[in-house]
Amino acid sequence: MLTIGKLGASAGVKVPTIRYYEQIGILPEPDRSAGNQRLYPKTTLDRLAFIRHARELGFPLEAIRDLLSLSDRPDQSCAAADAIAKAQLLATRARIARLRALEAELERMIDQCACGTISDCRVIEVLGDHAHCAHDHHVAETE
Amino acid sequence: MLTIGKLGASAGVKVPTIRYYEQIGILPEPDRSAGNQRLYPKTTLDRLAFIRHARELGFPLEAIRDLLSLSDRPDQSCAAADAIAKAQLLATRARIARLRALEAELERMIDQCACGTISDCRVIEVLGDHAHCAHDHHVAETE
DNA sequence: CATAATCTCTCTAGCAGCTATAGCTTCAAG
DNA sequence: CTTGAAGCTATAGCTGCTAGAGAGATTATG
Repeated sequence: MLTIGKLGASAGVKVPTIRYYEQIGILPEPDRSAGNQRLYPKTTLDRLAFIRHARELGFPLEAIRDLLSLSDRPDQSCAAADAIAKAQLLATRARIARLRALEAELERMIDQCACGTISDCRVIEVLGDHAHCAHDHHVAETE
Repeated sequence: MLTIGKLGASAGVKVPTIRYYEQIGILPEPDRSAGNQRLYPKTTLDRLAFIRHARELGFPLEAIRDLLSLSDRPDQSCAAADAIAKAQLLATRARIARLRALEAELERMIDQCACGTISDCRVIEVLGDHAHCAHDHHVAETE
């Protein structure tokens, strides 16, 4: 059995994050010690590692929740898991495309700046007038 | 003079967002009508368009706050504005690099999936064990 | 002029995915 | 037996908004 600290250290997840995952129901409530401290079986380490890994790959927690419930039923078809992964891939690609447009615009803006005074600064000017832009970039990228 | 609705429609910014910007101090508090409604001069439209455009380019509001205070002092050097833009460019590139690694990993994961049952699903398996991964991707991408 | 439809007002709470703080208890090492 | 680390709960904060409630203001139509 593992304390929450050991579990976190083993999985590379911070302690408050583990409690948060429990709170939102993607980690089960573990048994407690006599002194009310959480004690985890080894299997929780696998589950937490899974979550962490999926988070690193950018899966939202809701998708991870679905993937976890799929992985609990090993005899079912994996088409659903595949669909979730494919959706994540598409979302990732969309974000890349968007960021590349931003990158191009920022490069253009910076290249044009002669670095004089603010009054003839291209950075400020371009920001102030969308008409200076080469591309459309109308949907804000979520940071 | 513009009401908040007209201002928002002209700048392409939603009304609550304008009030939010006022609250955090990047838009000035405007005069009010006899009935306590906000009335904006045309100049606020420029400022709001500037903000919106910078947001579209992914600048965080704190950076925009700095850019705005720079643009209020047109005789100063634009080096500071340039630095902010360059930092934004670097941040954008870092995010792209990170997302491309994720994209590659997701592609690999999906390609390997034979789409049978969960028990031999590569998607689930790879997520469960980081050792299956080709690359490191240890820092979670902010969504 | 009355009424209805549309703005606008303030205030509060919620989203994701944690992180931080405060004030307390429990545990392991020396 | 004491000290310090680690654990507990509960609450608030982060970014950048968005949604809702319930009230008042303004504008358009009859």
